[in-house]
Amino acid sequence: MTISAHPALPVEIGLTAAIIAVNGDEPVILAARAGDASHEAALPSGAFDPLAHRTLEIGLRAWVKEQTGLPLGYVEQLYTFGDRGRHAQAGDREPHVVSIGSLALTRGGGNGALASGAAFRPWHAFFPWEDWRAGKPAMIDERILPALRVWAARDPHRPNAYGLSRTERTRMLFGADGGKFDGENALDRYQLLYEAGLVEEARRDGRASPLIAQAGPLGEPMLNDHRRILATAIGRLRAKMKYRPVIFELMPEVFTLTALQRMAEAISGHHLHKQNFRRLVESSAVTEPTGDMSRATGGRPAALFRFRREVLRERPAPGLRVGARS
Amino acid sequence: MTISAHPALPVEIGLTAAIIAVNGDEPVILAARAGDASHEAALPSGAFDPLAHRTLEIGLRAWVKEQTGLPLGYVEQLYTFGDRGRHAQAGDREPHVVSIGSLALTRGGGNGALASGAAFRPWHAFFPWEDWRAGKPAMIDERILPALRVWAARDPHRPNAYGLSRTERTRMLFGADGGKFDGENALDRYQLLYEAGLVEEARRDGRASPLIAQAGPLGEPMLNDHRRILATAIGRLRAKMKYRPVIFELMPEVFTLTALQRMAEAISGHHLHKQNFRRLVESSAVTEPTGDMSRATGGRPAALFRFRREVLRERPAPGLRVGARS
DNA sequence: TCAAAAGTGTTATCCTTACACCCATGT
DNA sequence: ACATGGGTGTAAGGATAACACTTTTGA
Repeated sequence: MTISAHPALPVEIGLTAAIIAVNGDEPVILAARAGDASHEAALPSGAFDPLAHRTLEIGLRAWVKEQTGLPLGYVEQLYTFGDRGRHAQAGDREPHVVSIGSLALTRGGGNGALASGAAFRPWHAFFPWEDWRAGKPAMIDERILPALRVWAARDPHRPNAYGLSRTERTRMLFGADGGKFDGENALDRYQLLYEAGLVEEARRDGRASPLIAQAGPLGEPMLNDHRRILATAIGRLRAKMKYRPVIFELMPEVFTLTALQRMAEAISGHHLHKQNFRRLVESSAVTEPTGDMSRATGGRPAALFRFRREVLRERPAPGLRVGARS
Repeated sequence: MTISAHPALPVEIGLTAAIIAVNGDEPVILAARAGDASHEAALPSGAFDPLAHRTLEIGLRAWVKEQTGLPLGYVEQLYTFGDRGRHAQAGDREPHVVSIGSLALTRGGGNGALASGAAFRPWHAFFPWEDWRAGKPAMIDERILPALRVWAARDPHRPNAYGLSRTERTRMLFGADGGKFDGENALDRYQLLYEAGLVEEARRDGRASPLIAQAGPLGEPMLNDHRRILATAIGRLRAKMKYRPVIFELMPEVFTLTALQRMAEAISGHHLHKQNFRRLVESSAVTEPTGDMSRATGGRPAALFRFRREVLRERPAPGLRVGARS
């Protein structure tokens, strides 16, 4: 027989979506404002109704369309969180919410007709340390690393679940002391800052460190665990771009190679080498020339390209394998 | 304010675990028997209680430990399914269940003291077409591809969500007509067979094809959507092995390189080239010699190795990047 | 003619894959 | 001696990363 431990226990299912677009060269995220006094930024979220919608993805699409009018292109489930950033307690009056985080991509990055106070905002407002396009952000060396070093020194050898100490995690995630900064680890970086008590959400959950005052605000906070979901979305998108042509879900139908490079840089968070990027695009055969030129770029006219859908049939994992600093 | 579409709607949260181990050279999965008349194989599953456990992972670990006595090592959340393989309908008497699938690894692959009828069973009993260690399984050419071709021919150009036709999906997933068979796509293969109505679960859900009679049984079915969860686990483990040292969660403390290769073959599902595998292990520095030799292997004694934990600090993505046929 | 952006050519290095042979033990 | 599995060396080809210069337009 099926092993089954506990009796049925009803819980509410929240669908929370990180809806990503690009506005010019800035990656943006659809955010609303919390209804409470904090007015914190919040990702759009709604409840899942299994009677109305057969699958979670169908439920999410219907819900976003209805509320914002936005047609979602690519949708991917990210992670299901059992806690919303605080401990559940016996006697809680609020219903328990399990939140299912999703990543969605859409082309409408301008703030056109959007519902009820929601707006697209640059994702780097929430994660300033993730933007290395103009070199390493000064706040890492000036504010984050000093605070993390003090935090690590308080218990330098305590291992986490993977056997890594605080010092080692600081080194590997933020690139201190010869470590590398890998964009795909956006979630781990945020979780490290949360654990160290350096982000506003930690203070709200009663886990603030005295260091938070010295480090100052590290990005704008969000409601509940929404910044954690956004960090998951950023990391996943950065990884996915390398083996799926998801980037074209954000591009217009036709585009120049420089525009494509700017988009890859916006997502990956670092600057890319022009020639190598072009060779990569060429060799991966994900685009084809339309034959037209654009002279709207302000220099020599640029050839226009479009996504070559046939790659989906030709190659098992088509994507732009942008390197750390190609 | 936060966009919020529907009123609270309580749903039951089911945690379903694909608990993987290895018995000799066989990858195995912990399976129980369904309590109903079908006696289908079932993955262990239980309900999540947010009052007792702060996170989903903590809940899962506690629950498995309590029921089976198994200590779980590596645990990873896979996917949350809103449907259990059938449509929810207004008036259903059963509570709606959202099932959260997880992958767990443990070393106890023998059938020691296990609870209530649960047993470790070879995963290839459920996915015989995934085992290419001795070459392409005959059933692919003899039974699967003929049936899929008939199914594809009935509507050869209908695109799925990614714009791929039935013919193209058959080619890309099962390696027909010059396509490649990529082990990581285990879930897509199962879903294709389900969609084509060729697996027992499709019949049960009222989606059987007449072709199911000719193709014959394609692997043993499981309760609800459990085979889908297992397929997800297999694909994820195969992918993860390449950039995380998860394989050592299944190995004993010390092992020979041949034993490690057998394990990599068991997971990836195909045969590996001996010299290249050894060079890969050497260059990735994930192991270190213990200095001892084993003469239990029945030929020349083999050097013994252990996992080198330090790689976790040294390299951002340590794993065994086994190729398609290295 | 000059600023601005597009576009190209070449080389060194590393990684992947493929190939075939020798070695140490137990029976 | 031979069967069994352990263990190695080398070379071709392709992918990656680093380098700096030429071309075409608008102002």
